[in-house]
Amino acid sequence: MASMSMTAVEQNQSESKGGIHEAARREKLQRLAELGVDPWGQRFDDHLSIGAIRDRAGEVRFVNKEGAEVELPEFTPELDFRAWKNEHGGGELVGPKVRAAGRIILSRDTGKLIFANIRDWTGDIQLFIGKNQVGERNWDIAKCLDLGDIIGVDGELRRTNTGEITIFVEQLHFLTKSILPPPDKHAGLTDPELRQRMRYVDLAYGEGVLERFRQRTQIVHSIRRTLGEQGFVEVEGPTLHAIAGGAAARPFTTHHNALDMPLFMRIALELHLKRLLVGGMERVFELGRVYRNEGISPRHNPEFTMLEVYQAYGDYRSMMDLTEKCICDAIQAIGAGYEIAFGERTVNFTPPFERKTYNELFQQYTGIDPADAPAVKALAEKIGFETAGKHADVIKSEVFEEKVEDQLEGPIFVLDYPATICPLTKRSPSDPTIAERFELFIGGMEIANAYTELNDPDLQEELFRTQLAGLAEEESMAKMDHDFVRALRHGMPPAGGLGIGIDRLVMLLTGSPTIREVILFPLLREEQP
RNA sequence: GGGUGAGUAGCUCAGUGGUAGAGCAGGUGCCUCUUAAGCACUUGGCCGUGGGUUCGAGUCCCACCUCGCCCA
Repeated sequence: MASMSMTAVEQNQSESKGGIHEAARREKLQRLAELGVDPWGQRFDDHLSIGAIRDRAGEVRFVNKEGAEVELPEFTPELDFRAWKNEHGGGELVGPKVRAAGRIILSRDTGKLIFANIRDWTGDIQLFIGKNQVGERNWDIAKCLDLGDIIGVDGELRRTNTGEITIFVEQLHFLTKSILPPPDKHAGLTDPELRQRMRYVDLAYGEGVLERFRQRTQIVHSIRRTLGEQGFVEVEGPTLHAIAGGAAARPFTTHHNALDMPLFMRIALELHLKRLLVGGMERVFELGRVYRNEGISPRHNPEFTMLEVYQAYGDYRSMMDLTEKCICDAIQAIGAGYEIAFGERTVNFTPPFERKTYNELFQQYTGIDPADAPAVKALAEKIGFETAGKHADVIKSEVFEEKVEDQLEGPIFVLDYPATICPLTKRSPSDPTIAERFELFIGGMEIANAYTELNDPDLQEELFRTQLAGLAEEESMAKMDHDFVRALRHGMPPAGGLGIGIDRLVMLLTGSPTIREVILFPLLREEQP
């Protein structure tokens, strides 16, 4: 609707942006109108997807002049198909009649014959538009075609002399004019800013972009299906929170006018899902957007998609099996193998994923006994960390992040964290210094995080208070969630809880190096006028 | 936030202080089996913005804007 409020000056500026290219296209728009063709098209029924049409290539037959069918040769660059036809008694290819629709992405005009390639979201296919074959009117329309235009065609599916599967067009249906020129036909858009700002262009012309986002959808769908099969129900919690809890992150603030109430965009799904456990939803999950008012990086977008799952009567180990199943099913859903390239490394997702304790890994990667506090402290100081006044486990955790996490090619479940750095997690019954928690690392990234959930309301309240007391002034917007504690007092069953960063998982499974490659519209600074 | 690189035609990019360039796209002409089609001619520019140095700046200096990468 913004265009409707444009001033005349702005209108002129936006028109001049396209320059001569836009002018040339508008001229063709005019010519189409003069031909009585609506350049904005109408409903176009009963076409097959280009992928489905390509699947019918096997129906193309060669019939020689005696009317006998001859088996086609294999088309190779060396084959002279014209000569082959003569050797086999002359004749013609015949194929099924097909109807297709798509965007013109390439075109080769050889005078009275145009080869064009159209694309839909299942693939590309070549069109053969011959002046003598399509008739005058279709030819007039064809002369108004530009790269980027969207057309429908009826024709016969055959092969050209070079073997390229091709629709030999009989009827041309003009569906939509593209007034702005497409990006470079080979390179596409390369400037990351332009690709994100004009994602429509990136999707339409970028190699593999559409496919990557379809894979994202397939992954998300697969996760929902896997969880559904295990008896989990999906819910939709509030995204506007009076208290932004469930994680340590800065929230976005907003305001409700009628209630005159400050509100926060949610930073996590946890506290409402646990309330549902109290209410008897024994297996519950939410897969949705959370918002964190923090920096932007190749691995961070201010709004991102989280999965959180809670299972009554389970613990963190139940969540480990579930995580593995969700990921392996998702890999199958996108038709990938268990070995997936990510950057310069290859990740092998063949289950079962490795499982090691925090302390084992610490020992393995630092060569130091994690229980030997002075040695851990010495190593931390050697790395350059400030250690004064810090708890031994905090120092250990810093060393772990520095020396171990990046090394974890994974997939690997890191389990049993020091209890002191996971205050909101249940202790191990056999060892109170251990928190029942795992994190899943893949390709050096933290992908999933799970706990045996704390359900002691008094302990929870105390920990909330401790946590709030430790917060800096600027984060004083954090508040005690009394209602959540009240919910726990009504009794939350022992449970396992799991969080998976969906964007990061999609990055891994699609081999995308940045989060922006898997988010359709990542947050960008406002465009300069 | 710090460091660092980039920003030149619609797109992809050259241009190392002396007339603003190429390929693709666009326009005109030729071409009915091309596929990065080809050939000929041709249109198209606030060189991110603002200051400065200089006889002269796309180029050197400063600031700012936007994006990328590394770090926090």
